[in-house]
Amino acid sequence: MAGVRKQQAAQTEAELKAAAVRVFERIGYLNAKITDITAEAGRATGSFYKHFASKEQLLEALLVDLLAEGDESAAAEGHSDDFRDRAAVRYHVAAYWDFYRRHRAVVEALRQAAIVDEGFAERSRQMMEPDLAHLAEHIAKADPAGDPYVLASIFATLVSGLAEPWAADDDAVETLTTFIHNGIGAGPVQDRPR
Amino acid sequence: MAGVRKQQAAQTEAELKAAAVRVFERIGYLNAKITDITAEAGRATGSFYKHFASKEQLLEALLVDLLAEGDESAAAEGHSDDFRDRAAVRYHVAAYWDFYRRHRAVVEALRQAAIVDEGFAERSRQMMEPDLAHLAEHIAKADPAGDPYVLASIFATLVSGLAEPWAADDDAVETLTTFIHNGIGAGPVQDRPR
DNA sequence: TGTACATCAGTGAACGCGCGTTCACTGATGTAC
DNA sequence: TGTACATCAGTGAACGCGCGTTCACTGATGTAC
Repeated sequence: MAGVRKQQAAQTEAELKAAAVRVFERIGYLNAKITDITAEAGRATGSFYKHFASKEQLLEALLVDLLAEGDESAAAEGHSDDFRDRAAVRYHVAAYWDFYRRHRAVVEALRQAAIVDEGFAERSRQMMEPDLAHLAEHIAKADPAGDPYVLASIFATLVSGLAEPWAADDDAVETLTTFIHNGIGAGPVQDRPR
Repeated sequence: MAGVRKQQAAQTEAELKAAAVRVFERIGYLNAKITDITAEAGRATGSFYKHFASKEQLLEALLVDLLAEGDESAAAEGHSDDFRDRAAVRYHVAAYWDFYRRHRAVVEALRQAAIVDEGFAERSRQMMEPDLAHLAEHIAKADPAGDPYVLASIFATLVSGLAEPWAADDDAVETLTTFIHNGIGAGPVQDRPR
């Protein structure tokens, strides 16, 4: 009566997604075969195609999930917005850092997919764009030593480039915050000859 | 009489390498098929295997060429070595920047190979290691705001991460130099009254 | 210097493996009456 | 509430494509005498 069938289907779909994430963590998106994912989920090969048209579509679905959560945490913002403030920088570094850590597998999967597939490269740029604009805004307020948008992409490069290898490093956020805060070379008020 | 045969073989091998680099530039290492490379070189498919056992071995050969040149330029060093000096930082940023620009295709190929093949990941780390140590040494002299080795890997992440997308940007070296110079947060003499 | 044979770079069609994708089948859930 | 039929998630063997790799062949270069 009550859509047991639908419920079960949704359940296996979720299990396939979760299994995929685990497989990506273990061997990476590009190395992952469909059968690796179904095996990890304890299902038959054919099962995969009842839920996703291809590995690309699966990743696409995971990205949609990711964005859904990303929007939530973005809404919860109420932070200082002037990057002259070390605290404001720290807040943003920590936010992105946590995001990357929690979603390492999917973010890394997107990065890998983007290398091989121009569609995902474009997708990746589009997903980054609002964040870069947001960061650039904050940076602009600090009267920085260079173009805010350019500095924002330095910020993004650093956090995304180091989140993966430094995942285990507890000081990472502090180190990065200090580096970026100094690096921006904020104008008068407090910094430089602090 | 005079090894015409050997010479011709060396010639085609060089042409295959050059063609491979062009193909990598165009579609990337992971997307490159053997036939793409031989077609680009204007040779038959089978020809490839007279010179390289596989695509991996070809990349390996390109890396050996790369290291050979890298050693030359490293030998030509006679630069200031204290990263308190903006000039010293700039010198190093420019050196790495040029290296990445000139060898974009091969460096990027290694990066791609490292994603899919743990052997190349290890190779990549080994190739980076001496540079990181070298940078860390310079940074240490500046009495920096953090662990020199960690700051060195920030340096490397920034230059290698941005060389690709910013290849066309003429201000890139200056922007990066400023950011890194500030970011390091050098000790007494001029910066931060630490 | 010439002849006969050996070697080897280069060729491209053919082979075969890995893996994505399909498909006929099963059994459980849903629907109609 | 029960029966008969329809639907659909799940299965896993089979199919077939893409592409790396091989191999028999060719013709030019090298060697022996």
